[in-house]
Amino acid sequence: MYATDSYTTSPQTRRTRPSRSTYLPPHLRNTNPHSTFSDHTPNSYTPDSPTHRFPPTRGRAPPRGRGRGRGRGRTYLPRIRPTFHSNPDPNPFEIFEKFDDLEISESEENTGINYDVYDDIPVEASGSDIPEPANSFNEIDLGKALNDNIKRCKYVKPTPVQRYAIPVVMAGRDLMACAQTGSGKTAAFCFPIISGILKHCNVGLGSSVNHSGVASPFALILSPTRELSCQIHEEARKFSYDTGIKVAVAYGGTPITHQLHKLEKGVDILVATPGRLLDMIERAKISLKKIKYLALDEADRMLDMGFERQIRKVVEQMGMPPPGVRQTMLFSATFPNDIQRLATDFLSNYIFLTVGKVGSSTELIAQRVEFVQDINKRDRLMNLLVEQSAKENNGKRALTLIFVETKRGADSMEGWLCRNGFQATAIHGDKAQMERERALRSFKTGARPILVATDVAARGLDVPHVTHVINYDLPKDIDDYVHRIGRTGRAGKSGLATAFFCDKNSPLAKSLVQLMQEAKQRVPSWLTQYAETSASYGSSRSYRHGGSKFGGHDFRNATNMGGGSDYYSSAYANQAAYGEPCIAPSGAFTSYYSADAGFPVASVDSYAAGAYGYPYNHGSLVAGAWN
DNA sequence: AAAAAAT
Repeated sequence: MYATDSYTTSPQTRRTRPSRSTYLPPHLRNTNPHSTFSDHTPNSYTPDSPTHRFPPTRGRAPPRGRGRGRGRGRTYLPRIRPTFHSNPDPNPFEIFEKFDDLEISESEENTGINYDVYDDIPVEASGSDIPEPANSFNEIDLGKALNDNIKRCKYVKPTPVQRYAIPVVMAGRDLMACAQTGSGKTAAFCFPIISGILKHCNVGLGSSVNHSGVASPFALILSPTRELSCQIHEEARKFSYDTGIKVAVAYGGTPITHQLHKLEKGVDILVATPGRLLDMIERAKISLKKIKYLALDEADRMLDMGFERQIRKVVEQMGMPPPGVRQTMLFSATFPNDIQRLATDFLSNYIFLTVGKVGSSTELIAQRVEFVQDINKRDRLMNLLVEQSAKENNGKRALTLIFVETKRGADSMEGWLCRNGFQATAIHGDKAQMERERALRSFKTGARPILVATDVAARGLDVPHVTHVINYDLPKDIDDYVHRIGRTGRAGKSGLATAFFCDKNSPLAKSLVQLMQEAKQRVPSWLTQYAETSASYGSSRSYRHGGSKFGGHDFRNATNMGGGSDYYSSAYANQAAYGEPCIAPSGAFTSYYSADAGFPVASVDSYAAGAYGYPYNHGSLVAGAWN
């Protein structure tokens, strides 16, 4: 099982990358002249002490300090208010309790997780010696402390990702998983990390911080955005409550001092965005030498956002134990080539997991499209919101998310709503991190149940209880639409999405109609007419016939595709079979599923041909339509 | 036009 858990991993078997004159902080230079890795590259992982090596068999849990919960923490500076947390060391479950209060809803479908929907979700696993999936948390030996927290979280049984992923990681294997936000993947990687740390690391004995004040966490979780890091941090804190495990978070946009202060108290699990993490490593505040678990969340988004170099730097050049020594989990909604390369470089003999999203989950979102001209939009919005608040009086507390096109539009909409007596707030990229978080928080807690947002909030954010998404301004790209409406109908709950369609949205008509038909939505006839008469823009999608239910394929299985050695060539084969022109700009083979909402957005072939090929033919026409 | 991330 731990066949690769060896320090004699040959450097030749791993891809060596020229590390071009990257700055190396003094504390990382020449860490170990006897390292099996080349000495002149910064990647000098040092197995400095056998205690950091984890036996394949379970050892006795080391004695650990009891978490003292909210009782301590008098040492922080009360005047520094961390951006994302109004309270530095609260009992993480207090947040939960607030949510319970918020949830006035009496209907069963709106409480907790709708497990019935999850049961329909198919999972495919490939790789060698796949560990058996678990049907219940009890089947998995996670330990009492963690089990207690799972109960506190009111998790009844594992979601499909969890059923498969947790045993894989518990068995010491690496994992590459295709799963969306809302599928329970945070718990899927947190549970085995926490359980593993409790079993194998000396938590609570100051092991995660050394004498010189350098924090050496056992687990690192990387995520693309600050808000996401923050979410994961909060979850991880709930899961590790009263275990003695210390969880910390590092992200930018906020003063580094508070985060550093926290680190000095020791960190077992660090959640971070790449930039701030590198900053801290270079300041010699964090060492990655003891990393046993590495989790990369939403890897495709990180690459989309141009983080590849930074991620590679963190993983390959900062002294982190190599694949096979550490355990790595890679989560991504899609599997384009760059992600596959990442998997090849970061993982060792991994299990490939793909978690399908069946059509029914998209059907949970009722999509409505109304024809509203720009000048009438505010009136119509007002009507919708009034209707909505009438419903709230019947006992349902509903959160409404309104998407607009511009940051300025978001601000003016917020002001207008507030002047008209609605409790609204706004979020967009021009707001300071603090304001963004404050807005999000007041929205989440229901203090301001209306959030006006730009696309900053379209992807990845998991705000529970959003019952209505209004596309006040429709996006130009159907993928963005899919992401936006995916903010509702989360965790298997139903949701409503209303869109205001006007003349200038006509290029979107065709793909919108297709999407709605796919999701078994009633399409208004005027919209169908638009779709037939107007030129389609961007990803005019044609769905895969009988489409794959899954979000990706294990490209290691594709080696027998006519001489091709990877997924890339099989994609071409696919495309040729459909008789599509073979246009293949880099990165075209991206998604079977959109990154988050779980819709089958495009097959590899149609995406390449439709989204990237044809539009060039009528680019001027599109431009003309917009101006 | 907008968005994300280290200062």
